[in-house]
Amino acid sequence: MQRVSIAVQGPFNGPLTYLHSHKLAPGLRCKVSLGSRTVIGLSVADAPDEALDAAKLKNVTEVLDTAPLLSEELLNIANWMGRYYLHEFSSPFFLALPKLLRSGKKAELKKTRWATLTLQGQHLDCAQLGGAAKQQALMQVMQKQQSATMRHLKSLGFDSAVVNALVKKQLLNVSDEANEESITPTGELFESELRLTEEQQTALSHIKLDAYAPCLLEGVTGSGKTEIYLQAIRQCLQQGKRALVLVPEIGLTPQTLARFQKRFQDDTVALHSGLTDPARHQAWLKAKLGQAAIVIGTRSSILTPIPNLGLIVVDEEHDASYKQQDTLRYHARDIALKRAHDLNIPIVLGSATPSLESLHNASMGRFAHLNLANRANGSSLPPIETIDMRKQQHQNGLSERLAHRIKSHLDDGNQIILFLNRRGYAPNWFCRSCGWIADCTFCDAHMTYHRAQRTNICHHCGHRETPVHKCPNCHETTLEAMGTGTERAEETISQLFPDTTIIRFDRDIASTRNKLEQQLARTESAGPAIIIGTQMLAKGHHFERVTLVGIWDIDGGLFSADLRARERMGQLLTQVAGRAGRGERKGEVVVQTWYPEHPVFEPLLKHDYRSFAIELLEDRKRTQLPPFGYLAVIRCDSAFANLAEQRLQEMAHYLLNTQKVRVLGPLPALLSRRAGKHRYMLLVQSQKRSHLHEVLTPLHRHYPRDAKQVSWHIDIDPSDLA
DNA sequence: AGCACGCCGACT
DNA sequence: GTCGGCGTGCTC
Repeated sequence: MQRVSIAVQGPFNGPLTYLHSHKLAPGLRCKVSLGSRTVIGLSVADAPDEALDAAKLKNVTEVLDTAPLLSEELLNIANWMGRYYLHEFSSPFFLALPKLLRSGKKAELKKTRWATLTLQGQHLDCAQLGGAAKQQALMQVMQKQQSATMRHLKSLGFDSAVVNALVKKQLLNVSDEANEESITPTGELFESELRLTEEQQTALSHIKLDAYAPCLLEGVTGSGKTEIYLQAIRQCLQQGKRALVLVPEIGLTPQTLARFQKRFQDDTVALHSGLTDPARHQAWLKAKLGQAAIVIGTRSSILTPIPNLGLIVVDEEHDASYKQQDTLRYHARDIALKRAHDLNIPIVLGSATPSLESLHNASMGRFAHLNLANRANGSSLPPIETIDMRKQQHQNGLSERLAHRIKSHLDDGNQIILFLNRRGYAPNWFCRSCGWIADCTFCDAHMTYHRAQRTNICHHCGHRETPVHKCPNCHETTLEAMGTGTERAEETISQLFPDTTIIRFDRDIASTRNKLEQQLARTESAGPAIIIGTQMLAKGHHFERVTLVGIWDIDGGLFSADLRARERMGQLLTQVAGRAGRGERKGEVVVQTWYPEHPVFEPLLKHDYRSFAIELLEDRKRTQLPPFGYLAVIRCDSAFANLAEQRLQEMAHYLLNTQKVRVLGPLPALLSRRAGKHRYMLLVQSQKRSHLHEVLTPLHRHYPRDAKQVSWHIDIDPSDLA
């Protein structure tokens, strides 16, 4: 019997050791017993533990795969991820597998069902089918094509009932055909490429396809980054290699996907949260077996196995959705860089508003820096102006000036975007007599009033309450909604423009993927219209007819204590502003603010994101924050504030003794109580990345994970301090 | 993570 | 008497 190492889900720092008749190749799923149950594990390359008593080891119950599901390259990355992000050993391995494979389903592609004409069918005169119009139509198609896949027939509007009826009449045969052969990418195009501007041409020529070559493609909104990706991918496919494209969570809309499919058709496979489990299983297998030349997907797709991968693209690389915010807190862009490095292949990071990390990497010469300063269709970037709210009459935060602008753009037959990063009706339920504000029972936060549901909802824990109508503090009945969210903005706008189409985009409206698509379709088919929404609007949708972007409220980003609030605010402003005037007609952007003299506005109003970022980078340098130092945050929560704080205090002592890191805290988290738990954090900073891990790895192993009444976790390279 | 074991209160 | 509440601890 041989010892084998198996990764099993559980709080283990490494693989578990089992016995099997022979060594196992890494990457195979196995059934193994663990305690009283049988679980699915994955064989890994780690040397098995020889110190364990052989008599106490259990046998592998069953090996489920004949070929490894994950390549050595991916197994190495998964192994590295667990150590880097200080997480249990197995989770990155299982993150790489779709759910159905994790639960033991066979790693087999569905067979393709083919319908073929029988001899009898070939000679049939369709008129003999009499009144069965659907059957007649299908026979006409089949007599032309001889055979067709069921999927193809379905797309033509023939469901299986029609086919089955003809099978009964012995006119058609249906058979399954296994379909495991990989395709060789050719780069065949199904539409012609757009002509590149000189700028685009230069950028494209700098993307070298033969070695690790990270490049940051910084291009203003509408500058045609996607066309560069498409052409770089075509070149990659022509070399017989495959490509992986990462897009932000909400960015993977039908619009984006359609763009790739139109050019490369069936060579494209999409992986996103909207897929059903079986669909995801199939898509993953197609990628793994090399049947997809291009895999396009969201965060977790970075771990998709793709044979002969030759190029990685990370679109909107600054986007926050690339960082996972719970459990294994990895950053997909960073994993993408590592994967490209390990495979020695090029990687393109694209954005109109690159992250400070990437800009810094570019300025240090680690990334090539490619620039697109102009829009591809020659349209100019819209002028941006501020409206000083202190000097304006306003209704629920909508200034007279902005209202006039809206009217004039509507009169010209255009569409308008109003951006307001706050959903619900109003962010406060408040007493006009004494100033009392309704707070969440479980969080250190105000309740948001949702008028459609006549309910106060906490946006941090989901707690709902019926709004009180008598003040619990002063007993007056002077309670009302204060402030404006998208729901109230919609109401205000519909009163001012009663005959105009208003389309709202926020999490309450577009709760499902389908609804989001419906709203997008409505926008496309509408005439003059006002689109009101949250940051959802900033993400990659192309609104052809929008000429005015009004930013209702952005001041929150000016004063937040969060590490990245300023950076986010600048990115959001720039991205939203970029939605204006992308088509034929000229656009303009109007920003309402109570602080027009705030220094951040100066570069942003000139579309000078770069200067804005350089200023922030100087701040980061002064404070030794990323990317000028390495940061981890340890968060701790407990029903009892003192327990959480004490636990972090112990850790702070331990860390300070090592003299390798700077420690700040324990501090209450920005949201100091959430869902009934008090939350504290400890900031750990170091000059050397290795120092961070040298102290945090032992700390992570030393302290119990879910000790009595206290839970805690480490977040490496945190994206925010919330 | 899941599951068993164990040590306390409220039911037939 | 025992059913089941969930705190505690272990799984190769």
